[in-house]
Amino acid sequence: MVSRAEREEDSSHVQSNRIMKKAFASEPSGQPVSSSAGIAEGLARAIHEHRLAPGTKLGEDDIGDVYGVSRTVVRAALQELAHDKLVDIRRHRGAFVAQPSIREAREVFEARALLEPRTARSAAERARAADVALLRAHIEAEHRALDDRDIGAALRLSGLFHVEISKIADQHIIARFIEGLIAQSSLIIALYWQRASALCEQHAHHALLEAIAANDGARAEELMQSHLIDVLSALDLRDRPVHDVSLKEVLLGRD
Amino acid sequence: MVSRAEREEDSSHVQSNRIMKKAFASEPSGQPVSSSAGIAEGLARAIHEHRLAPGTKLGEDDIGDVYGVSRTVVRAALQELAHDKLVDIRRHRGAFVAQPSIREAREVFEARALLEPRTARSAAERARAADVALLRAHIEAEHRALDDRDIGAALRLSGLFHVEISKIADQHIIARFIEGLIAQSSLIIALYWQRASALCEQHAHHALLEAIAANDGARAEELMQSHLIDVLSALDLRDRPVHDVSLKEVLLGRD
DNA sequence: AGGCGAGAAATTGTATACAAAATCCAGTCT
DNA sequence: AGACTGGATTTTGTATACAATTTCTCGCCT
Repeated sequence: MVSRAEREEDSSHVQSNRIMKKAFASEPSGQPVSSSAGIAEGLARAIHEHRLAPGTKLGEDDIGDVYGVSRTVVRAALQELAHDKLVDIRRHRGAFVAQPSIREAREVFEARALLEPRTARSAAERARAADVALLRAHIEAEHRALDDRDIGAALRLSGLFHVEISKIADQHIIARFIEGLIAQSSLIIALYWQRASALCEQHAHHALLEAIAANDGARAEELMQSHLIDVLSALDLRDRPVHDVSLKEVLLGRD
Repeated sequence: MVSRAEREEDSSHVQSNRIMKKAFASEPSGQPVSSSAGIAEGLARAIHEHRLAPGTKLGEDDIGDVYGVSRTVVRAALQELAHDKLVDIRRHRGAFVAQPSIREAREVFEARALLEPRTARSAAERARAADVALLRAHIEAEHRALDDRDIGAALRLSGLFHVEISKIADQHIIARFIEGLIAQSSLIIALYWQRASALCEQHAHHALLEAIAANDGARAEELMQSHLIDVLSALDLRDRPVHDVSLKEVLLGRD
């Protein structure tokens, strides 16, 4: 039996570990996170920022090594992410970054279309100066990320903008729903995005901000609706056989 | 050090265990469940049926004894329930059946009001004969439960009726949201219900069924909306200091 | 009597040990 | 060569051991 410390140095199996290490090399890391929730957050962030691609295997030992905790804690984090549909756990197989099907992708956007426009409306109706300032700062951060060519951060912030709006509406439960849907949207974008530019959103977010700042609920609702349609139309959700990774699995007789 | 088998027989500490044992004495128990998901389901069911009251402590060892598994598995189940807001986990304190605040209760019903009427509409528009038959069987089961004076089962079935409708709408994500909201509603009813009769729902569910059977989407949407208002109006969500159970706990230090 | 505090008991949080299943890999056979 | 088999290896699932923290209890003091 070999101890974990020795295994870490063993040069032959570091392959999969490298993916994790790389995905977390540029982690902001204020202080070393070690709680289950902190690890889930770190992984979720990596998924948001497309540092971890859909289908990536998330080995318990690998993650444990990165964060310096035992599998017990990692497991709790992975189960949390599985609940949020960001991770797919297959019994005795392990955890993988989820790969939402086209059908699931459609459902995510249908749910967003149901929730977000109305939420934007009440956000606009309730927004106070401080809220607007927060959103404005948010858009600026998005802009900076784009200037820095930090696509990952830009993606994450772009999603967070929607979450921020839902929080202004002061409906915590709905806000949580939306948060989850946006997280999944990030995976959907990773899988099905077909347009080169993500810049189209800049304008949309700005327009939304203006409507909210003017407390124009009806306009905010409208804008959000068309914004979502825009994003959806930038996806390629046409039926097609199966995606790469799962296809391979199907052909080899494993699902 | 005392083994777990011995502790089980030790008559001095069985107190809290008894609550769990009693709550699960009448479990349907087709076959002995032992998976984490199965335990979560069992606990959720017990909460639905008001066999476990809000505020009840859910000791890991107690549950483990009931299901014959180690704390590892119980823990996973409790974390899942915590994610669904059915259980409140306080670090180093343990897991308790959640006690939604009045504010949370209001938000749950606001979310339901946002989601369910529209969902009922599309359910009505899509419903086929088989779906209607399922709903009809469901209502009959509700009726039987009430005849048997099995209030717990009646409550659970009453909630399941709503879940069933959302499933007919064929929007899995929204259906899951609604499922979670209904589970929480069960806790809210346990805490804030003020009317004696639960029979009022019988009629409402029947009317909904008719609208759905007739594929009358607009009517289903309307009926669902007023049904939710009815249920909400049967709750006492006026602000008030603190509820009994937690108060008792504070005063006696134990439940 | 009632509040306080120190130690005991119990409970949760985390790591590790062991079991079970899946994956990998070499060697064999067609 | 390629498919297949059987063991070695890796990885996950569960139980247990130990550490950290809270809760309980009882004696003490004012």
